[in-house]
Amino acid sequence: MAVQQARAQHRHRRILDAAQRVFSRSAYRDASVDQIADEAGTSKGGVYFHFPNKEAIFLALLDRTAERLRKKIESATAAVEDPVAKADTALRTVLGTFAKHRALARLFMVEALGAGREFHQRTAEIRGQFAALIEQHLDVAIAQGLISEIDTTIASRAWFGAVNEVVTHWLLSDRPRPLEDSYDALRPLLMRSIGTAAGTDRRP
Amino acid sequence: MAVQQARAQHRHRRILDAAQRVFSRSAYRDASVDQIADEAGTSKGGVYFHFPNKEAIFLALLDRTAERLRKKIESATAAVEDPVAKADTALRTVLGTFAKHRALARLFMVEALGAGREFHQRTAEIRGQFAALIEQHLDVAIAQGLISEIDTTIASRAWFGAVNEVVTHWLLSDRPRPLEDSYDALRPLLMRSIGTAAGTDRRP
Amino acid sequence: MAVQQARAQHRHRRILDAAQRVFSRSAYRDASVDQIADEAGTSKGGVYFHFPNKEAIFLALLDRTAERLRKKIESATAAVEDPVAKADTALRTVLGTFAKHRALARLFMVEALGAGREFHQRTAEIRGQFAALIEQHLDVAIAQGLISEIDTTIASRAWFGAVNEVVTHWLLSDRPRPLEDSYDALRPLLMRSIGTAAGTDRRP
Amino acid sequence: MAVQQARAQHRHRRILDAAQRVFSRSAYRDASVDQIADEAGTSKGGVYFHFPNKEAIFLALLDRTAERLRKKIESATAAVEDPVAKADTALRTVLGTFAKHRALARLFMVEALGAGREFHQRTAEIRGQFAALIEQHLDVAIAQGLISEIDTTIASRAWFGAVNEVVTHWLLSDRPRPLEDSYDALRPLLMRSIGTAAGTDRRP
DNA sequence: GATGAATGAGACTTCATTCAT
DNA sequence: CATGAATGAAGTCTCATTCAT
Repeated sequence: MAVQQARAQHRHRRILDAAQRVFSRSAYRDASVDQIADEAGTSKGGVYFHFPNKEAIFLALLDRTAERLRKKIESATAAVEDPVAKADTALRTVLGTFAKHRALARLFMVEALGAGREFHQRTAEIRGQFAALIEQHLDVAIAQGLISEIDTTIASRAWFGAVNEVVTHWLLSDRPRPLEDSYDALRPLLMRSIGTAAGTDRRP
Repeated sequence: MAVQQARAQHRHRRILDAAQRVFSRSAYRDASVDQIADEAGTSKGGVYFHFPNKEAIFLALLDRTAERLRKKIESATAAVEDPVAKADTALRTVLGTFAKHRALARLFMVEALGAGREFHQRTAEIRGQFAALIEQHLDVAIAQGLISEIDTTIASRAWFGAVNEVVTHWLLSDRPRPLEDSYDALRPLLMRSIGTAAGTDRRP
Repeated sequence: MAVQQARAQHRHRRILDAAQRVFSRSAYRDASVDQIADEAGTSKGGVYFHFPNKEAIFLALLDRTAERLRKKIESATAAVEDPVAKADTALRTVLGTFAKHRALARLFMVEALGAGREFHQRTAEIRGQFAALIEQHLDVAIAQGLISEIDTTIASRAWFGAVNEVVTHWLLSDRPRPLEDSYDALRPLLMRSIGTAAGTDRRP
Repeated sequence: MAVQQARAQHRHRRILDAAQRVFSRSAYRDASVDQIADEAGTSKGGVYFHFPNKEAIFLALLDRTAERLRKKIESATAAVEDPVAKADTALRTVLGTFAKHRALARLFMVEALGAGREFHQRTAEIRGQFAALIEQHLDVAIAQGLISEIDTTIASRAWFGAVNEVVTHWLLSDRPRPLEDSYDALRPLLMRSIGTAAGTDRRP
């Protein structure tokens, strides 16, 4: 019985893995359930046993990806003390992950949009979660008097957007330079924007 | 003859107007040529007389929209002297336009993505053009010693991304607050990020 | 599993049978996949599950028909000794088959043409195979000194063409007389053309 | 007034000329009225002023082509005395014309088929006319005791078919050898088939 | 649990034909 | 006479989803 459950979970994951590869290659509407089934080494019927429809696959994949990224960020920021450095680390983690997994970045930043109203809600939620991750650190920073009193909701959103745009540009350009280089130029801008002394190096 | 040409041009525009409405409602792949034809008050064949295919409609619409926005920005910034204020005005114009035409914003910021690799090239180009619009002002500002020496390519991209994210959030949220309010909070951040004295009010 | 496969094969054949009827009725471009699906008692999607596109259906049908005819000819000529009589038998078989299945003849002789360059290659091949079937017998006949030394490639092609034209006329005329009658008049001409004594009856 | 009539006739011919080029390139169903209009340097409406529909264009073209070929044959055979040589000359003329105008041959032998029942009637008629042209000479030859008593209807049809097949093969092969060479090999066969002494040279 | 054949709605696109100018 | 914009029916093909085995 337990064996069967484990097997089912395994299948579930295999399908999600396949979906990640397929959705990274083609946009939501261009990806077909057949492709996912093939890539997962199962049949169309098999996919439909584990997921009620195509949308559910995409949403589950989005959640799983967000969850993993969140965990990565949390473990990366755990060891850091300074709240501004924490926020910095969070952004750097996002960027570093995308730099390593370009397909994943495409899925997360580009594909999730433009696929019908239903997805937007979820996409907005996830983006909000990441912004919140940054926001909480900025709030602490203000409380500790490290930075000036700013609208941290807007600030974190702006930060996320700035990083987002840099990543997107990197995604859409044909022969991109290393993503990390861009962050080195971006970082002082972000720091200054919240009123940190420009020269202060707050890297962990 | 001239009458016919004029009528054709009129029809051409009507189709583009219709396409704008339809693409604002549904993503590229979800929008059908039938819908566009209906909305334009013509037949499917009529649409195909004016455009070779669906993609061409979308691209033409994208170009027209970008062109209009660019003109608006240029005329808005023409009267402004200070380069930093020029950049500020440019962003404010983008934001203001989107605030008034929510559907247009959706088209421009969200729909253009996630519709197949072919679109990305053009989308990237257009985004680049807008970033360049800001970049040139920042370059002047540096030359005039108004702001610190920064990587203006990255800075303009970051600014655009920050605004972008704020707009997108506004687009995806169900009951959004006025977009302009957000900009008031965002503006000091942007200013500070490029090394302008925080207190300096550079509004035109 | 085996049951499903058998059913699939059955459906495959049913579609081909339906296609034969439809293509016999209308030319390639005038025949629609919808008609084939209806005639096969299935859906459009069902047809496309078994064949990648319309062209493949036609080509498969052409191949099947040619294959069947070839087998018939081979089994008919197997029992015949004299090579000239063999060639004669081959032609008579073609003619007899067409006489019984008028629609099939139409498909084979008329429809295959005029449907785009892609088909010509295959059509030419098949025609060539049938001419070759005759040619080999004529070659043997020459080797045995039964007929004069002629260009057997041209001769077999000419024979095939002569029969072809007689069949086509029969196909295109509204109230045709029995096709076999025509062959009785045609046969001596063909015999004489290769230098066989006119009076010699070489019927098997 | 007369000028207008002449101009109309001129247009009519230009359209037919254009149609000949277009139908030589593509099969009937693949050729569009737009292409014909473009090629004729006029508009779609212009074409429809001169012809009621697409089918009429094709039929008119077929008739004109047949008429021209018939005239060529008649003037070629006029100078020849011997009836067998006349028949030979007729076939040679057909073959020579096709050899020079490959596109025309395609139109006449291949395209005319496979384009719906309506065309078959006319095609059959035209083929019959050409066979009749040969038949009449063979009839005279029999009356003069030059050849054996054969079914000249079948014989002429067989001859036409034999030539037809040789031409068709030449049309469908990618790198064909000169068509006339084939006729040199074909001619003795045809001669012998009607009982002419093989050695007798009846060339005009 | 899994398979894959089958469905059927719907997508894009083409084009013969009409008709106001 | 000629133009070319417009129509609308029809065609090929795709694919999410279902279901008998």
